[in-house]
Amino acid sequence: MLTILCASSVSLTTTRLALASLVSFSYNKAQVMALSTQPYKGARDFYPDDKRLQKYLFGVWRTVAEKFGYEEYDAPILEPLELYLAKTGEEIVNEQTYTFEDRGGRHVVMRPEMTPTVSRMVAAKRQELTYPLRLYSIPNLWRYERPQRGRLREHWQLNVDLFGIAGLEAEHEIIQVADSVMQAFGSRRNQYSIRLNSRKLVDAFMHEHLGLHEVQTYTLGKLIDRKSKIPHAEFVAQADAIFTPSQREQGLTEQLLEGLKAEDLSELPPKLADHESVKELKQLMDWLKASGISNCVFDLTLMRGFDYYTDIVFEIFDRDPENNRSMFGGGRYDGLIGLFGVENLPTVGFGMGDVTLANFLETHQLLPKLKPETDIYVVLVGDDMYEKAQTVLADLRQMGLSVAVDSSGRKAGSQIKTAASKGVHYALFIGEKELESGQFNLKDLATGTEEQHSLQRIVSMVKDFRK
RNA sequence: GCGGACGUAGCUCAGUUGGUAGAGCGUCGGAUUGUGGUUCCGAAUGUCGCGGGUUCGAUCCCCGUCGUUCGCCCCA
Repeated sequence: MLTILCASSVSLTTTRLALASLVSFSYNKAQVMALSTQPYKGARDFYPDDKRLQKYLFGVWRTVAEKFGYEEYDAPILEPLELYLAKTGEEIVNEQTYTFEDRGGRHVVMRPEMTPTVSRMVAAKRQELTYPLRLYSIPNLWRYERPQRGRLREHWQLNVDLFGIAGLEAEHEIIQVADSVMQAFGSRRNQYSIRLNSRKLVDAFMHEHLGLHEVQTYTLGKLIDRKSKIPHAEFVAQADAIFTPSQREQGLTEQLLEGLKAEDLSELPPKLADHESVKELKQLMDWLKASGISNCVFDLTLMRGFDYYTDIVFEIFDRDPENNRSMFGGGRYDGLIGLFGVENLPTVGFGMGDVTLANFLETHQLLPKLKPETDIYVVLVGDDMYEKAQTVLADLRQMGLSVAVDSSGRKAGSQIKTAASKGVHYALFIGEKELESGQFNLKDLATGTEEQHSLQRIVSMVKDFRK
């Protein structure tokens, strides 16, 4: 096919010529050095075992989301650049996205997150959608950066968003969904914690309590976000750098450190204790506790990177010392829909990545052993059995089983070995004997036991096992 | 974008103070041709990541490059 393109390119348009020369370049090069078999940097190939795990993760995600009444949606992976410029954070868009210009001169981005997309979709049908609106999706997302543990260039993310509820009921439900996902994967509440904070509270702390200006608030917010990752002395030095000399003289650094020490709502500085957001956080934690979610903690240093969060934010943390990290989170973003020129809409949501989740499950040994979808591996015994076995194969499939046949012509032992190494549970033998008698040997490959039955009996046995 | 480590058979890795390489596992075949996962015998497979330099000679030394990985930046 490559050669055909090259040969026929002579009389084509310039565009086609350029394409053809590109193709011929790689074609010639391929003769010198072998093509790489590696997937694109930071992206993954999914062989059946990997895909099976992914299907399991997605399946649990779907089940939980739908259990709370969320409906699945989807959207194109490409979005216009402008969608991200307003609220995502400039650095993320400029340096960490896949951006290109299409043939019509449009600036296109491979979506790095789903929130702007779902906001766009909801804004587009702002008037005709029914609220409360519950939406979820499992999009693949791309970010341009150096891959490291838990962070690849392409990943999939469960996105759950609740639109149209201004009260804490929304936070309560969304965090319940997040918690239910963790429970559904078999994790216990002592393995993770749910950290809560409020952007409004942090703003009040910095504005009203410390008396900072707008720019200082923003910079300090980013610094607080990093607090747990940098040495204490460095945090102090950088905080000092944000404050003016007179602010430092007033002892703002000390007040900051004192305030951030609060590990519970009751430990907040008196001036903040009566703030509206404190009452909200308290109310929310009470509701969550009443729902059996006992692993919630308040954390004033919890910021989350996005600028679009407006109020309560939360994160799920892995408590394992080996993997002590933030896994995923979300919060309230009431101002995003309004960017599309329609009336604002209160929204709470979260996003949960497949890579960090898989790391968590692996760390806590929560990954199930997944079996292939094939119910029966058929071992052909004797000569010319392939053709003679077809009727039986068709019957089994007709009766609802997934049946793979070993058409290699190898001896029975090798065929069984193949079946076992593929992880299929049953082997079924088909030879002259079986075709004459209508009784087939069904071998349980896990136990090694073997029984003779009619096809109907075999089908019901296998179906019973499958349940 | 920055720094460290690594890159030898399908996989995990050893090795050569520079003379073109091995082990285990796996794969394939066999142990009187209808029964695996524990045995025994046998076999195949490497441009020692790629390019360049030094050298009589490089998988080993030097430079570059690509890739993997850990961390930083940043964080969805």
